[in-house]
Amino acid sequence: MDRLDAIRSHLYANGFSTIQALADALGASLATVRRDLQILEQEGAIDRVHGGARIADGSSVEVAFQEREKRHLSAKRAIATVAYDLLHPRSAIFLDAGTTVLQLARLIRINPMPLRIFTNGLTVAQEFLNVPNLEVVLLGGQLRSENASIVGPQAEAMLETIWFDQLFLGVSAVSPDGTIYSVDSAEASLNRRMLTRSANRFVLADSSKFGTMATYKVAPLNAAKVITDSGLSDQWRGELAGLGVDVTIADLGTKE
Amino acid sequence: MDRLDAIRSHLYANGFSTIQALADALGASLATVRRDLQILEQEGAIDRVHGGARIADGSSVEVAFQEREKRHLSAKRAIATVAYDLLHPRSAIFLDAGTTVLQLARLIRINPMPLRIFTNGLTVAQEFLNVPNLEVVLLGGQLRSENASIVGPQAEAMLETIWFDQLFLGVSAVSPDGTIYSVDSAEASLNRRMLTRSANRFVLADSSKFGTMATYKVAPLNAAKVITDSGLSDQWRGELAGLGVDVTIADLGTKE
DNA sequence: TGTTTTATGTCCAATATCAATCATATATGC
DNA sequence: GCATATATGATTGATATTGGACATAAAACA
Repeated sequence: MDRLDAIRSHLYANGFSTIQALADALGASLATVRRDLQILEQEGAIDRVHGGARIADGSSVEVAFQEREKRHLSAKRAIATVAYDLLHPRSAIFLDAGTTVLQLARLIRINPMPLRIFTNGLTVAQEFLNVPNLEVVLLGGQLRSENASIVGPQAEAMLETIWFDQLFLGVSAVSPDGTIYSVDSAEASLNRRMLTRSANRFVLADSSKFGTMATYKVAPLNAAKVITDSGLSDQWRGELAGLGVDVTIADLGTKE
Repeated sequence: MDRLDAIRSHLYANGFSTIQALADALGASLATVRRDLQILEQEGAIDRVHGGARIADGSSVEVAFQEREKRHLSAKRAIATVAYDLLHPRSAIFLDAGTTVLQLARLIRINPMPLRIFTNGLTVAQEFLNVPNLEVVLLGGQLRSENASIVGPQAEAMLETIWFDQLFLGVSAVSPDGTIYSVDSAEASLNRRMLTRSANRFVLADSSKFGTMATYKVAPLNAAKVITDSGLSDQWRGELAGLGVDVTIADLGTKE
C-alpha cells in the first residue's frame, strides 16, 4: 500500500485527522503529508482544513443523502420535535429510513426514553448505537444505497411478524390529489406493508413535499395522520381538510 | 434548542466543522463558538483541532469498536489481503461483523468485483454503500451496540434461508485447546449457525487471538480454515497442524 | 428601578499552521 | 557508473487561529 492509500484509509477509518497525526502514523514529515493531501484534495477524495484533513463528503456516506438531509433542515427538526412529543415510554415504534425521520431518531438519541424501535434505515439504526434503554431491531434484506435503507421481500416478510404502536413514515412526494409517492418501487411496496402493521400511523413531510410527484404510488394520504411545517400553503390546508386528513402543523419559529 | 445542542447536532451530522462555519450556521461570533466548544470539550463530547472541532470518538460510532479496529491493524490488513485473493467474481459470500472482516470489506470496496454479499455487520454494510456491482443483504434482528452487529433469533432464522460459497468469520478468541470463543452469547449462537450455511468456511484471526479465552464457545477451530499472520508462534503452528487445521499465514512485511 | 451577574462581541499579542524555497536523499534512464 | 529526474525533509516569512483582556449588552435579582 502506498502512502496515498494509507492516508486515504486512515482518513476513511477516522473521518478526520491532523497533519501531525498523519505524519506520525506514516512516519513521514509534515511537508510530505501536506503534499500528499494536496494531491488527494485535487482528486476530490478529501477536504483540507487548517491543521488537518477530513474525508470528503460522499467518500464515507452517500452524498445525495447527506445533501437531502440538510435541505429544509429546520422544518424537519420542527416536525421531528412534534413527533417526539407523541412518543410514550416502553412503546414499540417503527422509524422509516427517510431524512425527516432521521431527525426524530436524533432527538430520541439526545433525549432518550425506553423504547422498542424497529427500522429499515441503517442511518437510523446507527443513531441508536450505545443509547441505553433502547431495544433496536433492524429489518433484514437488500441494502439500497440511495438512502442506506433495507428493502425487498425479506424485509417485507419480517414486517409481517411485527406489530407496533406507532409508525413514522417519511415520504418522497405528495401528489396534488393527495397521494403519497416514492422514488423506488421496493421502498413503496415496503411502505405500504408498514402502514398495515401499525396501530397509529404518522407521515412526516415538510411542506415542500406537497404538490410534487415521484414514480411509485404508496397510499392515499388519509391512510395516516400528517405532521408538516408552517410553510404549508392555505390551499393545501384546505385541501387536506377536505380529504379528511388529520394534520398537525409544526411551528418553524423565527430562526433555526 | 440551545446553542450547545445546535453545535452538538451540527457536529454530529457533519462529523467535523470549522469554527467559522459553526459561527455562520449559528449566527454567533467566533469567540462565542470558541467558548461553547471549550465547554463541549470538557464534557468530552467533542475534540477540538486547530481551526475547528470534530465529534468525539464514541459519540458517532462506538469507542471500543474503533479502538479494536486499530489494534493489530497491519496484521488485519495482511490477513484481509489473503482473504481477498480467495474471492471469485459473482459468488455469494458472508462477512461477519468483526474488525478483521471489516478490513476485507474495505478491500472489496476499494477494489470492487461483482459479488453477492451477506452480512450481519452494520459497519460492513455501510462500507458497501454505492459500490457498483454488489448485491448486499443485511440480516435482520436485534442491534448489538458493542460491534454494531445484528444478532438474535430473527437473524438466525434468516440465515436458514441463505446458502453461500464462502464464510469469513472473525473471532474474539481461540482457546489453548483450539476452540473458537466469543464474548457474546447471541453472537456465538449466530456464528455457529453461519458455519452450517457455507460451502467454504474461513476464520480470520490475527496471531494475538491465539491462546486467549472469551466467554461463549462457538466451535472447534477445525470447523473452518484459518487465516492468520506471521506473528503466530511455532508452538501454535505445531498445535494447529496436530489438530488438522488448514492454516494460511499472511506475511506482515516489514512496515505497515 | 437600580444593581449585580452573566453572556457575548471586539481587539490584540502569542502561537500554530501554511506554502514556497532550498538542500539532500533516493530512484530512474542512459 | 554517472547524470538526470523525482521525492522527501528542513527552513522561513506570510497568514490564520487562539485565548486572554476589556467593553458592552442582556438577563437575573433585590
